[in-house]
Amino acid sequence: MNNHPFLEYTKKYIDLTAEEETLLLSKVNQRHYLKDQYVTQQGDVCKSACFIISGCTKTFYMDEEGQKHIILFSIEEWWTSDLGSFTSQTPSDYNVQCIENTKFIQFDYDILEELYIEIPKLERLFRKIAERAFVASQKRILRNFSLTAKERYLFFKDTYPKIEQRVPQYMIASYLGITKEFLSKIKSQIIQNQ
Amino acid sequence: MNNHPFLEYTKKYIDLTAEEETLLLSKVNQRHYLKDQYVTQQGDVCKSACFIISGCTKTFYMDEEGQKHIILFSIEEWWTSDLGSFTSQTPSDYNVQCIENTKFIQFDYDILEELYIEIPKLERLFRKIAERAFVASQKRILRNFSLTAKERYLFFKDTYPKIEQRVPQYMIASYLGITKEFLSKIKSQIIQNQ
DNA sequence: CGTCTATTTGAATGTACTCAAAAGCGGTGG
DNA sequence: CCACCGCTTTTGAGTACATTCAAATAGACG
Repeated sequence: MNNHPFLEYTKKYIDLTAEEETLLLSKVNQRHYLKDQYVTQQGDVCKSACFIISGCTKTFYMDEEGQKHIILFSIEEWWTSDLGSFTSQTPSDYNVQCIENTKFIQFDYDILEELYIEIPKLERLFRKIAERAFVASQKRILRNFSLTAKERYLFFKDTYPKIEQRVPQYMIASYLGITKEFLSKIKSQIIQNQ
Repeated sequence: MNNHPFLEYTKKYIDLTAEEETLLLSKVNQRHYLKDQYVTQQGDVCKSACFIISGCTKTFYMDEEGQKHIILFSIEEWWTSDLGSFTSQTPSDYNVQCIENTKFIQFDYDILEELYIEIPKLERLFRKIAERAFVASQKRILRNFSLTAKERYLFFKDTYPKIEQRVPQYMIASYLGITKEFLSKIKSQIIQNQ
């Protein structure tokens, strides 16, 4: 049996039987989005959670002045979607848009609720995923407070080298919470000091 | 049967039978800490998750320069502890210290793991708690990027009036990611503009 | 080669920080 | 009851980090 990337991923957290794996895969559908396509739009209820098989997305918020703030990049083996909107089935605060052609599997809300009943272990899986996501998010808050823009950029570069290479610089600036001009200055400063 | 605050809290997420409630309460212990006492220290493995019955704590990180960064205040009906350290049983990045005399119930790691088996519904409870915490954390990241210090302070005041009244101003400044001097200037500015 | 978008550079500005000192405030003891 | 102590908050001057706006340069693509 050829291993599905999502099943590989679940093995880090829980053990599923072959029957459970089959049931799980039978209930999700695979989708293909092109570069620049929107997966979710601000104001819509997010009806599905998406696990990325290949590609890259950004999750961003557009404020009253029309400024975009990227809060998350997602690549292979990661999730995308506005979890808040998805879990509460209320309108989303964020947009999710593909930065590359992106292939993912989709868990529809109602189907996932069914799956929680059919395979209770999934509660554990998603508990662990949410716990890890929360921990990572808290650490990011801390970095935003305790590090300068330059240090945050270097951290990002070190920690997510794959993302840094695949995403335009002005989006990275947005993710770091600085302007594209300032990130450019930081980079030239780093080059000079070596 | 007199209702325990924690059981009231669980009702928002799951339904427990009377037997499950009794079992649950039999496995947790109640603790009482005094003002300024530490619940967790940076470097220690966080062996228990604490649900606050009454009182108030701060979770903070001490950086290399000895600067404290408060990442979380916890009051009644909230959790305290370094979730990352607790779930992975690795040394903690944070300190948790009481701001007031604080009463809470403690879930020891091993006992909670047992409880997950005895009461599988708890997986669901803690999944939902973690999901909510993650969503709130993401929103805070967004506010830190899109709002000025003054706007963040006003948001904090509006959203957590109880905390604002109970916690010294210099700690609020730390939570907001600004200096105590600057928060003082913000406050005098707000008073003048009205 | 021209066009569109992304990146770089520079000058002026603003937001928030550092350091130092003063003022306010609650508790304790003479 | 007042004086003093320690701790928190306020105020002010000088500074640093990051932004805005404008213009120049570089890269990607048809």
